Amino acid sequence: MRLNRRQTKDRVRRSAGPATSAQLVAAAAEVFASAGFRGATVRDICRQAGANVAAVNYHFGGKEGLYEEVLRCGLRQALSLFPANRGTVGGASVEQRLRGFIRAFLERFLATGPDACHGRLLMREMVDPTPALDAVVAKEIRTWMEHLGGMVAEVLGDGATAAQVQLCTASVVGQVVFYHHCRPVIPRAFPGLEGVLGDVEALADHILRFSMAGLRQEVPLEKPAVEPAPRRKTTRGRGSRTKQASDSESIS
Amino acid sequence: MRLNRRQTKDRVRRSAGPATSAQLVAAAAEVFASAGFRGATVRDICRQAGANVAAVNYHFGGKEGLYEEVLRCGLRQALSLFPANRGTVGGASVEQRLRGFIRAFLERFLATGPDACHGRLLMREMVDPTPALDAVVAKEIRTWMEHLGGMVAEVLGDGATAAQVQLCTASVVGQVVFYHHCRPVIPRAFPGLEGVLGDVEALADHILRFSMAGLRQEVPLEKPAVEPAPRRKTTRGRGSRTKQASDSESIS
DNA sequence: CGGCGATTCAAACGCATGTTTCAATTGCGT
DNA sequence: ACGCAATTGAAACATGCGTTTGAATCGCCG
Repeated sequence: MRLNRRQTKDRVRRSAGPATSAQLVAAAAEVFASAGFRGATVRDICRQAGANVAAVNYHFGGKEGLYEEVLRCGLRQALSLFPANRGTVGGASVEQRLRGFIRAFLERFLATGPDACHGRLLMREMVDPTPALDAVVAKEIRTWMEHLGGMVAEVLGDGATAAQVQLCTASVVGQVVFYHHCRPVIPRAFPGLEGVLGDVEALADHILRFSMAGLRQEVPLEKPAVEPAPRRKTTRGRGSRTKQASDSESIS
Repeated sequence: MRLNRRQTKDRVRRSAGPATSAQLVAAAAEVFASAGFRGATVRDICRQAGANVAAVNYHFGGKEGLYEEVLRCGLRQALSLFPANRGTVGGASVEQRLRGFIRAFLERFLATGPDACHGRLLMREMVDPTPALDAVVAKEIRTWMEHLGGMVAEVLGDGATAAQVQLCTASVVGQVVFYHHCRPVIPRAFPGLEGVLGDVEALADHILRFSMAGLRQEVPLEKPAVEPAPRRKTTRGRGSRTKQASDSESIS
């Protein structure tokens, strides 16, 4: 059987199709992302992969094993699609880096096509976790959040308490993940937002503006801690989207 | 059978226990709120209600019927627990009313005990809807959001476009629902927030401050549209929580 | 070519679930 | 006390699920 990987030299693929195991992972990514771990059925995955139901147990030891493989594999891809320096190049301002982060975060699950699967799976793990959360995904989420928390702390300055930083980080994250977790209610309660769902730039712009104001308000008195930062009408005119330097990373 | 309600005069309850149908609804509220509609099992509900498995089909025609009854019943209760004028009394400022709204919104699902069931069910319907969303709950959510949207528009002033209002409304809602939808990741990525989870007042204060700054930033130039609103250090000193007038409603 | 491990396949298994069945019980009206 | 509809109860049913099984197939390697 196949449960001990690499026990043979993993000979070159049988000519015909690509490895069924790879097709299983690909199909599973989409099905899991759409229906969630519990909602997805291995029969559905196998149908979509053109494989036999027994295949998932043969190759991955079960539904859960396949799921973890999908997560691991998606993580690898996401690391190249949305690289670690997802902010911008070197000496960008906090605001620029923050915008890059928000944009990449949004793209992770709003992107069309299979690239968004991993992001959507992460989002799903946030809402109702599976055993794979702590096994595979928690570390990634924590890293992600610490990155954001660092930027938030930078804006807040040294006077901010840890609790303040986390509250503000949560406020930013909340605004972003809203567009995944509340997607079903957007057509029903926010019909005006259906259009922007495809416009990640506009979304990122709004969340950045809204958040920067929220963050700056938090610092005790004067001195915004970094950059003199004119009160309003900062570097970027309202609404005139500026894709500036944040294009060092792209999505597929 | 019982499917045509009221076909008899609904005689007074059999002396002993309260109507099993009522106990079913109560138990189901908690089980559904904890496990979701799909995750909950009627066997589990019936065990917790001390009833026979057949009872739910007899009284409600099935799991889905019971679920809808739980939603309807919870809606009635929530209307009295978190009344329509959930902001404050008459002529409160937008900021005060907004704070009241945020606080009530948070309490709806963060409250301890059975009072939070309905709120948690609403939150769950947002993330993955059941057929009951459009049948029962969508209208309630829409009303809720329109109420918030009105306040947001009030802060933004007449110059704001509908899209702007909805983006900002989404930003506020996102911050609030974060504390439900992302609850599982809070211990893992926001350990500093575990404490505040019980302190709805502190949460509401932060979200209000953060959001007011975000909203004010959105208005084109000068004139915050309502109230002269001093730039910083407004009516409420940072951190000194002021429960002010927003106590006209309470949560059991 | 023949053997042999890796892989695929259809079928079936075991289990949990929502639902149904039908007999037993209950409590009220007469 | 009786009758009768409402309700309860234990058991069975039907379905969909993840998984297992064992035979059939494939493709390399000696």
